[in-house]
Amino acid sequence: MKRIAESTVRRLSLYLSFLEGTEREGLQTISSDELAKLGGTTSAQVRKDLSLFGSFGKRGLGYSVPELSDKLREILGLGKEWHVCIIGAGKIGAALARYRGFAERGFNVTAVYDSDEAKIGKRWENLTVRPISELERDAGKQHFDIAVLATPGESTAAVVKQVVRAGIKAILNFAPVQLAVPTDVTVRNV
Amino acid sequence: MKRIAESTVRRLSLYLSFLEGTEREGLQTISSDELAKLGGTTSAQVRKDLSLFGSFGKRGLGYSVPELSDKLREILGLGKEWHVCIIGAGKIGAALARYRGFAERGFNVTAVYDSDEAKIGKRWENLTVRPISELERDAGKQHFDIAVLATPGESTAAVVKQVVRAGIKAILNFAPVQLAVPTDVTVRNV
DNA sequence: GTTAGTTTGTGAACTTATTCACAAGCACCA
DNA sequence: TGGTGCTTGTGAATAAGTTCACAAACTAAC
Repeated sequence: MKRIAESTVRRLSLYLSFLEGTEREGLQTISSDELAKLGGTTSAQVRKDLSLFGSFGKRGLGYSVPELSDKLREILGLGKEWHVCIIGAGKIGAALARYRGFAERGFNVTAVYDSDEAKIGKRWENLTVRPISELERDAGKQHFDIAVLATPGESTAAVVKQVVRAGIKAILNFAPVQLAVPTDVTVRNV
Repeated sequence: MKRIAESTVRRLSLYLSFLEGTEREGLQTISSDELAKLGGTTSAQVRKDLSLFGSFGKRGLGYSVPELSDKLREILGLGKEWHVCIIGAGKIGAALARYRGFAERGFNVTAVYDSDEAKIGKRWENLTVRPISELERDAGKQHFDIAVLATPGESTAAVVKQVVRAGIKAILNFAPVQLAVPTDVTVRNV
């Protein structure tokens, strides 16, 4: 499957929010042109964006609102449950673990790691902070879809190596440094 | 002056934050390559971005950190004071008026407007909510660089007309609708 | 069933953004 | 002064993203 541009993804999630509004109004179908007007783009753009993933519309009629919503949620990975580990039990890590919006979008934090002896063993909500040295072993037992890096800049490079070795393929990076990873690992900086 | 891409602006402000870090470390010069590594891009990209605004570097040597920082701040419009009015004295408007980061970046909120009789006349920090009908007249007396729209979706279209008529050339739009404006007015949706 | 009126899906054209590649400028040294 | 090693600035080449334009598919009306 080919790479999808970030701008496309942004638009798709915009379309989804419009569809949810349309759905509430009880409309059953919507045309690419209506969707384009709502999103401040063109109908050709809308159709191109959607056509990257398949043909969801009916010619002469438009798109079925509930059907397209479902497709978009699937494409955007909403509705799916993700297993996430947070690495770095400092302030940012704590804030993320508490953040409700995270769980609402299907991101389940199932483990927290740190390298600092003082933090290891502490209880966090319903989790216990574990030593980062155990990450690789743990990942053999439970699958992590995403690792969230909430480490201070200096220690990040070492941490990334361990995350990669643990076979985790997606990293959400809150550290203020650029990460070097193999090409099969995806990084998103925030 | 030609149009600058949004992605370029994002990178420039990223460069600036790296330069500020470098400045704190006491380094005097930096090369496009070092800047690129920090920002996760390429040296050619860095040079191209900067060359859109002039030649700030010295061949064989790199860029002077303090000098380039200053140039970037100037390009990004930081350091300049902006006169801003908020339109819509509801929850979002109130949050924005209180938000400190706004003032820190040189955005001075100098007036608040609403169309709701119940809200007009209320005091807000050191401002009084004024009727939107007075916007055009007020704009003749004091200059507004930016209008921040924090109105509910339905009333936004009417408000935009008044903003345009008042001669305000930049709109920061928090309303969940697409704005139609003349080409000499810039809109940024958030 | 035929016609008129829509709207999709998609190659092709076009536009914008990024990367390449190299001459030109500068510092330093002998 | 001339040579060496770096690094910028920038046209040209490439890649990525957007818009155009139209055949094909569908509905509805007669």
